[in-house]
Amino acid sequence: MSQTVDRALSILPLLAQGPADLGQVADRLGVHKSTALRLLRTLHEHGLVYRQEDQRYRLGARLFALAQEAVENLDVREIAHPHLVALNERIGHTVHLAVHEEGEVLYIDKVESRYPVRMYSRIGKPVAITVAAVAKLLLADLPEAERRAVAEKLDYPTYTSRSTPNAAAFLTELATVREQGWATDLGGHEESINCIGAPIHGADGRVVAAMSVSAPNVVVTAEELLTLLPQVRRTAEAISREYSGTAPNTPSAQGSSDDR
Amino acid sequence: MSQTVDRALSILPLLAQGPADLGQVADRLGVHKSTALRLLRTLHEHGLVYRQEDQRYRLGARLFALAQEAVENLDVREIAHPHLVALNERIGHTVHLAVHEEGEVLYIDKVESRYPVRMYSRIGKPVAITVAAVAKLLLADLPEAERRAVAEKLDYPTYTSRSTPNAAAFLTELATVREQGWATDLGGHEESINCIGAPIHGADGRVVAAMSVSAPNVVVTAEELLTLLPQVRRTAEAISREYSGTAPNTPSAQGSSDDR
DNA sequence: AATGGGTGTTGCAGATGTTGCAACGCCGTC
DNA sequence: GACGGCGTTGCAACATCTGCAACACCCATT
Repeated sequence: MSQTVDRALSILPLLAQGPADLGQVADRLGVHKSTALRLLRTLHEHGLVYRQEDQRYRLGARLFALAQEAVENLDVREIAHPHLVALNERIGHTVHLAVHEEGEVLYIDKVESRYPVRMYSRIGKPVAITVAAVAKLLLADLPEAERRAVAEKLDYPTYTSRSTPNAAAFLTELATVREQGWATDLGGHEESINCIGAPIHGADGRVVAAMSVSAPNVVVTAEELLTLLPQVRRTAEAISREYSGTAPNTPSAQGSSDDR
Repeated sequence: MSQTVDRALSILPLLAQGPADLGQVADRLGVHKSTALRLLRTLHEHGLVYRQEDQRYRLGARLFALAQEAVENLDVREIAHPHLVALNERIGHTVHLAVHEEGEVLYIDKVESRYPVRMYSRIGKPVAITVAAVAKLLLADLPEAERRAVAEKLDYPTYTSRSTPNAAAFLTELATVREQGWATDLGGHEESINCIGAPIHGADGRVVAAMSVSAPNVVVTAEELLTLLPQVRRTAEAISREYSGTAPNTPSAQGSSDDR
């Protein structure tokens, strides 16, 4: 809508791929060098872009700070985190939390081997939307029309032989997930990794986030992983209750949570 | 420099403080509502801003994705290399760069007496994790629980009489390193070789790499080597600044590195 | 030393894009 | 049912942005 801003913002994803010099930026933006220079300068003044010693441009520190604040302001994450940690301590495997935003599904928290991480590993990264358990959960909650529209627009990469092959299969899978209230990814993204996931509901019943537990084949088989499903679902429900305010909101005594 | 972009970018820190509606944004920007609307729309299209259910605006999830992608594409070695060369040219001794990965500490760069070396000597090889200065620096940054777990699992080979003897001694050493912000290896790996090292920090404060300077006893004594510590630390700090994108606010002529 | 190609930078006139206004549609409240 | 608040749209006036061309600078080359 605003050409200047549009151009300026287009520089960011471009620089995310790696440092670039003025000429490269101008070229890939399709504008004159002087124009690119002014845009970069403005971005620089706001700290979103950093100029390294070889004069090339990179994303700057303020962007990281903003990203940090943005994630911290997501209150689902804040509420869910202790539950995720508790679950992780019991079952040991990696636990993820994800949300759906603007056509993407992003991991916003991760607990791995009793090692809570910020801005690390996959947090912030879009997930493989056609196969991930959390993605299925989040998309399954969309109104049917939108669900179909989204499914049609997606690509269906064949990560493994068990990846979702096409829109029809995906919609069928979503219907299943919607009905049963949980989801799996059994080797659909990486051959040797299985996931099980459950949805987190808001006060109005809509799915606001999804969580999953992942483990490699060599540690537990898919069947064994599925035996953990009740625990995962109970955790998701506990988070839902607290998030939607239906919970005994005892702000202290968090030990009373029933996500055992 | 560019008014439109400047205004648009000013919205981001504003929203970082919490969600705001159109009127608030317009007011705090000092522009007309319609102007603010257009800017917000542009930010929205780029995913930097998200519109929540009550129509208020928040920071968007793409911010993470960007920050995430940027850190992944950041190459410490590339950034550090010129600094290491500069330091080497001043002090002459061998300079190493190392990272922590999958339970190992690996040298990823080395500069030896005006001999910029890649794929040579120990680059890529695991270091003696219980004694090397860089290993101490990298392990000292781990959360306490993991630090202890790692220390318990290691072997403590007696390379020399001054090698770290056991887990308890190692943890004590790590605590010291953590506190003082630098590390040494005085004859712990090879009787006649001393090292001093300093950590390189990322934008989130965590230690992403470590560098060290090594010299044989016959060239400089341990005491003499320690006099170089300030230079080493300054170099590490300069690399940290550049790596984390902490821009000198002076838009122009910030001279250059202060790792002198 | 001098030349040349490669950068990034500046000033400027033209015109494109942006601005603020005023009016409209919408929704909840009084 | 009218009011007030809020977001949205179309438009004309204007300020801002654009691309050009020339310049400054650094480095490698001759």
